[in-house]
Amino acid sequence: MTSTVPRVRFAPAPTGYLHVGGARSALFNWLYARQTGGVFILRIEDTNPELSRPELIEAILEPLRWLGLDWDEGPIRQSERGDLYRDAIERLLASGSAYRCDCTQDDVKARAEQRGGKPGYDGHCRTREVAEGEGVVVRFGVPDEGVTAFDDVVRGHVEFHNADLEDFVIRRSDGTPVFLVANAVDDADMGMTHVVRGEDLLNTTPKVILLWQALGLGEIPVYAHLPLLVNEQRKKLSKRRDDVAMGDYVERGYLAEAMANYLATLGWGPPDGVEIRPMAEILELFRLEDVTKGSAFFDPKKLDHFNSTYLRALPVEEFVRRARPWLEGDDVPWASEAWDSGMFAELAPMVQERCVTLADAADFVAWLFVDEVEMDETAWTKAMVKGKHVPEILDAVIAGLADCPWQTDALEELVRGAGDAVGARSQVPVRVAVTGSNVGIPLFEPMVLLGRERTLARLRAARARLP
RNA sequence: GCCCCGUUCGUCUAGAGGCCUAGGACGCCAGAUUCUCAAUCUGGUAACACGGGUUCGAAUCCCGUACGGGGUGCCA
Repeated sequence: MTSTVPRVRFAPAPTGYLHVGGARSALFNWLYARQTGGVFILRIEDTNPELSRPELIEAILEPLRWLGLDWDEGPIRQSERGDLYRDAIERLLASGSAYRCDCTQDDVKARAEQRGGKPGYDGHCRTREVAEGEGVVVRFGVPDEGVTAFDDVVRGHVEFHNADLEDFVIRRSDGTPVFLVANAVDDADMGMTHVVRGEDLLNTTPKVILLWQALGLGEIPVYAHLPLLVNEQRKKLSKRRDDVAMGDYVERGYLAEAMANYLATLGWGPPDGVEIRPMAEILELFRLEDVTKGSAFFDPKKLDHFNSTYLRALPVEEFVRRARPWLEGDDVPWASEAWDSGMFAELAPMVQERCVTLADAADFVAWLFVDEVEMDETAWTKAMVKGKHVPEILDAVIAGLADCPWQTDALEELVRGAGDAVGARSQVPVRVAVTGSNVGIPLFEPMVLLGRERTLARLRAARARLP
């Protein structure tokens, strides 16, 4: 009888950046650990020296921290525990559960083709007593008969016929163990009580269990295979073709709490239907056994909705603080000395209400800080070319602006009056002339901040383009 | 091919045999509001894959079919 405290782990391979699917797995593990008073362990599955890139470990840890998924133990690197796995393999060899094989991959393939029917290894070396040497691997001898089964928290009872499993490699020809061995050994050694991971690993589970049993590691952990996160084509998210790197979402101005909240609704739903809520509540409501079975589409539009909702709920000072990296960084369209944080703070409430991501903030205020506005030509055509009485409106506004009180109310009254005089809408043409766009934050408050001279200059420039 | 898993509105989900005329959310559409755009409010659109059972009664249980996905590596 070991500890009764639940122990779970997130065990990524450092072969790429953390993507949304991995983050969701980490989140569900974390939720389970935190709600049960359990232990959340981070383990790096870098058993393959050729593919793993140590420099990527930080690229996995960083977004996990960002999401607030703190771990209690680790990161434990499997590459540093090679002795344990080598020892396990020796024991399997000694007990006859595993054997050496010197077949090349071409041999295996050729025999399979000759046999016809099913591909895979045929157990050719089971009784050949192959000696250690160059190009020799170790394979696990899967029993010819019987069933390997387990009860999955989300999928129920799952069975695999041993006859369908081939004698899989457990030690590569370079002497390194494959993850299946490391998995069994570490899950036992670290006392994992639950293994919560993506469904793409479901098929590897019987192999790990077989190793587990052959090694006499005791009771197997409880497995829970999460539904896959898929793209619009319903295919497993792929780092190559899908927009899934967690770090990209950070850079694009998504809030960690919005992302974590959204991820929690993929493969699970709160019983009362309230999706957007603090993680503390999700922690109370989440049940591993309520996880859904079907794969879930990672919907960027719904993420946007979560994000803008979280963004609007922020106290305005907090919004300003968190938007800062996107406003005072190197990518802004204005000269850094033109930036006026006080001015932004004044306009922040109206910006905040319109942002989907933090990165959007810059677009709403850029026209206040650039020397010359970048004209949206579509907006120009729509408002200025196709608009009615635009020249008259601009002339009237330019004339009136010269000496009107420089205040929000007065500006609004003047612009409206110019439109009323000719029976047309005047706000949009003025907006396009001054901001370069037909959409944006309310016009008159920022116009006050822009100043009389710059406002007039832009209006005159626009007027000059018209007949 | 073989093995495994899955299937409720376009999407994410609620639903544990009668509470379902199948609920919510995103999206979409329409209206209200409005200095534009958003936001907000109101309304609308839209689903139990199919076929057999079991049962007085099935989205819920069983079987089959179809479709989708995952795996089938000396990747994890």
